[in-house]
Amino acid sequence: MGLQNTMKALSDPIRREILGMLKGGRLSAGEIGEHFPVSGAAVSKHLSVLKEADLIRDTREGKFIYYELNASVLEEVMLWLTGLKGEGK
Amino acid sequence: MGLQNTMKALSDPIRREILGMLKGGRLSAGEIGEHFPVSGAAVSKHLSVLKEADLIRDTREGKFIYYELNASVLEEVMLWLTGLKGEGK
DNA sequence: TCCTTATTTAACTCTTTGGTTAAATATAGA
DNA sequence: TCTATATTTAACCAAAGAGTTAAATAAGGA
Repeated sequence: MGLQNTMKALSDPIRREILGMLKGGRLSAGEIGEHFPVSGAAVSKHLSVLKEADLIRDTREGKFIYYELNASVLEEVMLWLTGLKGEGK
Repeated sequence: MGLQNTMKALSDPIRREILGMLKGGRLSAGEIGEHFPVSGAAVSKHLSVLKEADLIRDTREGKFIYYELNASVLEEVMLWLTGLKGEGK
């Protein structure tokens, strides 16, 4: 994956909000979709972008697919940011 | 400004690399442009996106325009990221 | 098996993005 | 003033993004 995938995934407000929602625990695709004024298909695509970036993981459970946050990937972003702020000039 | 502008600006690899270059001190548009295999016009547009997001500041000095990093804006991103990692569930 | 629900995938549209070249602007110097 | 240099802006183009609706897939239950 890498930083590029991560940053691209984080550049969309809906995707960032999805991550925020998942901070509170796992949610099904449907539960996530209810919070946004777009179609389920659109949300599904956002989820696949986040999954591609490994920012979320999914588990099928019967009829539902549950998504959960994988915050470990954010470490790389944090490192890049602190590198930019610190060790200045 | 806001997080959205910042994240959008950070989503492009050339723009991130420009910020990395500026970590070492101010550089003119031309000096920045030399490091990338794209036209000066393209670099100029990247610079204007970064400036729009207030991630860089510019100062004209004679024939040259110098750009410098404004890392303070990154604080908001850091906060958002730590919020996502910490205070979990 | 058939029907309903949950979710994704396909096909398509519209907008945004990142690049190009050419023209415009700003400044220094002969 | 004329010319050369530094940089941006304008006009354009192709590719990527994000949305839509409709069809496909997956699973549960009558």
